[in-house]
Amino acid sequence: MSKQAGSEDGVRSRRDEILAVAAQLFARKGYRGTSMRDIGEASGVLGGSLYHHIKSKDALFVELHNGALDAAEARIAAAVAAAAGPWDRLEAGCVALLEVQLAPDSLTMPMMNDFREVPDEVRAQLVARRDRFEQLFRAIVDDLPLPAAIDRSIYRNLLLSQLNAAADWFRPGRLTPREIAEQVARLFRHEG
Amino acid sequence: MSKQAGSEDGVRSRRDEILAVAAQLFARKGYRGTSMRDIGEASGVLGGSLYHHIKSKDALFVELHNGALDAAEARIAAAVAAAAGPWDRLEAGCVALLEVQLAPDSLTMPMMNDFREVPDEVRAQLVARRDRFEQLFRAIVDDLPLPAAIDRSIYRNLLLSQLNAAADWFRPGRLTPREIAEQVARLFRHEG
DNA sequence: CCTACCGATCGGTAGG
DNA sequence: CCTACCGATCGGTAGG
Repeated sequence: MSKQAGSEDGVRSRRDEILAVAAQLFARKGYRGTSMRDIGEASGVLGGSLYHHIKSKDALFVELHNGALDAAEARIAAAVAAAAGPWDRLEAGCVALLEVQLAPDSLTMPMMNDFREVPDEVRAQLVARRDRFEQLFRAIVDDLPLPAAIDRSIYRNLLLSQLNAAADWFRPGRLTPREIAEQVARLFRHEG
Repeated sequence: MSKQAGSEDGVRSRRDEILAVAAQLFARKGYRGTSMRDIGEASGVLGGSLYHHIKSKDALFVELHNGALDAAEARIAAAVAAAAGPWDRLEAGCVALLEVQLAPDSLTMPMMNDFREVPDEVRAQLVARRDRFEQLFRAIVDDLPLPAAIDRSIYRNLLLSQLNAAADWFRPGRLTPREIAEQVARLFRHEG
């Protein structure tokens, strides 16, 4: 039993190491900018050897992308559930999302931005997962007492693209992710 | 004279045709997703033949990117100059930018989003040109009578990423670019 | 996990 | 503008 468990743990952690390395490379250099040989080199292995652990580059990317969204979703849902009123839930959601996205070694959001770099079949899977993720914010926005002149669909798209784009201009050392999120929530606060 | 002019026009228009074709491909498929052979095929020519008209793929991309920003900048500056108050200038800038960016065959903005796909030396040139472009909005934002609690640097970054990301979720047939821009301007209107 | 390799594709060039 | 090719790199595989 200990032998089997040890062996399983060994295999699992090696695979997880490779996945973690791959996620960082994808997040930094994009799908097309990261070769299997790059991932191999960063894992101390030749590119071809990775195929003992994964099926294909595409499957690897999808697995990492969806796993990152699973984690982000769980954390955001918990933060939102802990908040009271509709505007507080909005702010809690913004803070949680930006803290996930702007964490020093964040893998989540950089991967959501290169849908165009990815093969068509892969893109379809990523879009489907992302759409499910965005339902979380749809629920928050639907509860907001917004002025009638504001289109909720546009509002939601603007909010999400806001939060997703922050990684492009964020620089550590100035405002914290929480402070930026509070600014976003303030900007999006328009009482009816 | 007519012979020389005719020859120059012929060379120029052929080159311009190729540039237009390349811009569309880059905008749709990104820098890495567009090969010189793709551009050749869409121009009715083999990939290698393009090098009679251009120096390199990198130089081609930079030329297209900067040309698109030149055009966008001129149009936006004119629209902004025609507006009266600070909030009207903000709205005019948003409308002009989104109308450029969301035009059916827009080339401008899709090219601003794949900085990560591009070689380092190219990226430096694109970033420099984009920074100059964004000064236009810095001037607009600096004139706004915003509440003291709002950070103008964050505000400007949020506004620009908003406008740049719209191309990702915009679908023709629903709201027009102008209507979306008006929603953005409304959302960003917070009087001090 | 490596050696050794595959077919495909890339940006670019020589020479006409 | 084409033919013909270069060296490099890609994702992936066979066989050990």
